[in-house]
Amino acid sequence: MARKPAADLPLLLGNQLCFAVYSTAHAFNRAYKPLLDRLGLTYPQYLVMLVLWERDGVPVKDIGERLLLDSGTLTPLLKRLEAAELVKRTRSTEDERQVLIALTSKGQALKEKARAVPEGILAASNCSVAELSAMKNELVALRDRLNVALAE
Amino acid sequence: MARKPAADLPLLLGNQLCFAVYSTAHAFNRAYKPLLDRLGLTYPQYLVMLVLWERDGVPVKDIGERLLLDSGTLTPLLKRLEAAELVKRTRSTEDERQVLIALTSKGQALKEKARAVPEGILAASNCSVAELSAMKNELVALRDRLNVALAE
DNA sequence: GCCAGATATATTGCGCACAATAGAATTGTT
DNA sequence: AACAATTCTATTGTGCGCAATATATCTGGC
Repeated sequence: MARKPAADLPLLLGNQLCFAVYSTAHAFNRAYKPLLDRLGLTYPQYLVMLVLWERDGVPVKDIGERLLLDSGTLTPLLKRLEAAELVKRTRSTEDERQVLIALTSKGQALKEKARAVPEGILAASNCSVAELSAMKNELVALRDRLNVALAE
Repeated sequence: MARKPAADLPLLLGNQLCFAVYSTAHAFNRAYKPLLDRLGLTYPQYLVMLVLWERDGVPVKDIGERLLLDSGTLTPLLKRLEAAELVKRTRSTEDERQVLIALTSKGQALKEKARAVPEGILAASNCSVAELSAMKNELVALRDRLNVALAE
């Protein structure tokens, strides 16, 4: 008869935290999509705009460090944001290796429209702020442990 | 003077959990990479193989339902697995719309090498199984709530 | 001042993800 | 039996994400 060997347990999909993270990321992406479509942004573009709304005129590198993304991802993304007239890319005069990203007035203005996004997500998650906050802390701790292990 | 307006707070908090999920997914991907390179698999391919190691000879649709992926993602991925001689794709005789995915002997054999993967991840996460399991359950609950909200 | 190494961005290539669409097979209804 | 609606897979196009590589610029040691 076909048995279900105990040795297979760690290989079972349902046991894997990573798949839970992976599929939750996709679920978030789908939840954000209708909200972000109104802003004309994708989720990674929205993350970049969040960084810039806090402080702009920063080099690509700073954005990459905040979002854990490299230039292979950011360069074309920022060019698309520039094509959409949300940001301006100018090479720094102090250090010509750097490209500084500044918001246009259109990019600044989009911040107001973006205020509706978080509450839309909060509603879709159907969770309390406290629960979400606790989970965020656990995930960040896990993520940082993984990144430390990778750096070794 | 430059103040940090309280009105910006919701723009930060609701987004933070999502970014935590998003960046943890990337960290997992990077953690899996060296382990999966030895198997010649990417992480999504590994997920497909996990499904098939549980039960193979299944239609593409079933795999998509397990992994929450559609044919636009799976068709080319499965063709690459076929090119690597890990699976065989054959159109069902009972229902000619379906393409059934079966493991080759090479695909079956890879399961043994894959047993080392979960413990490698466990080590990198530096967490107890109990902690990981608890987090997995919270995430799955959140993911399912998001998906329910999306279906409405 | 010169050169080696480090730093910042850009480019190329591959593999997801997913929306939109298409096309073939099946099912349900009449 | 005919046909409209549904189901399943494949295709196309866009946008990440990252490894590998390239190029220009800067910095420190001499």
